[in-house]
Amino acid sequence: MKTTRNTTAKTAVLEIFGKSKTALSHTEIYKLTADLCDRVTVYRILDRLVNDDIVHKIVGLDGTVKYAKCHHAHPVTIHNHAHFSCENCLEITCLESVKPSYIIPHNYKVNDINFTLSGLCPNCLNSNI
Amino acid sequence: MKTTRNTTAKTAVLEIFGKSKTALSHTEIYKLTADLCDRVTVYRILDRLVNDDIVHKIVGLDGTVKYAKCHHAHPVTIHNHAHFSCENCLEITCLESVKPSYIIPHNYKVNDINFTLSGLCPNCLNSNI
DNA sequence: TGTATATTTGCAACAAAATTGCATTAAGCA
DNA sequence: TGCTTAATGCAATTTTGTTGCAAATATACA
Ligand SMILES: [Mn+2]
Ligand SMILES: [Mn+2]
Ligand SMILES: [Zn+2]
Ligand SMILES: [Zn+2]
Repeated sequence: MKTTRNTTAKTAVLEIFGKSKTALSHTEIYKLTADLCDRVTVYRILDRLVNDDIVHKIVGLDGTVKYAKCHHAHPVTIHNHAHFSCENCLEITCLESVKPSYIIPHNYKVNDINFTLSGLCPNCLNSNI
Repeated sequence: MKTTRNTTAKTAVLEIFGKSKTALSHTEIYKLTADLCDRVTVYRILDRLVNDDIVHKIVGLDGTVKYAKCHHAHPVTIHNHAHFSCENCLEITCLESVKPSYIIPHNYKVNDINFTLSGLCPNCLNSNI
């Protein structure tokens, strides 16, 4: 297998993930790197991190793609926890404790799950009364 | 409320949905209309159909947006059934009978959900052995 | 059946997001 | 320290979706 290298840009991106409590889009991450590297490089770093299962990709109800660092015990292939996408503040957060249960016909083979809930997050729910 | 009109383009799009067993992207639909109308018109027709709850929007694991005609009893606000996204043939299908159950912390207000499973569909599972 | 009117459309321009090719740089290992 | 190959920068391109406005047309109604 191809080895993946620890570059300055990759380290910076990982540090950004470490500091963020919510999932981040490519554009948000790129802005936070503050011209450390090219836009394209950020795309490629994210691809690698997803491939290496260090980061997972989350798709909001509107199709917006965000990324978050995995917090679970490491080699996990299936990220079967829920994500919450707030309609008001637009933040996406992992709800690692929320796992959907479901029954699927036997003739399907499931490799991955995307379970995203949208609505109002606790913050926005409070301040919007 | 504003009434929505039955135009030739809209009728054509609905017919396309009627014939398709899987969810379709804007581009796929546009190609199937065979130059009956403009690209922008297809976008606007889809918007209207989604608004009128005749069609629902599905976001695949990779962020690709597709549309499918609703088969449930009509006025439903929350499309809480699962969708299956095949990694091989890239088709997305509604699994209307599959509904996830989950427990979410009380301080969240859920308005909509997206539950997409990905892997191999029955067709690809069979032919790939 | 004609007419008014609000909806829908085409077109062109724009904007954002993502991808590709290729020459150059630099990480990691012997 | 030098070699190999992964990673990067940059420019060009593609894909996807949006907007404004004038022209077309579906529908209600006289
Ligand atoms: Mn997560
Ligand atoms: Mn469906
Ligand atoms: Zn919020
Ligand atoms: Zn398939």
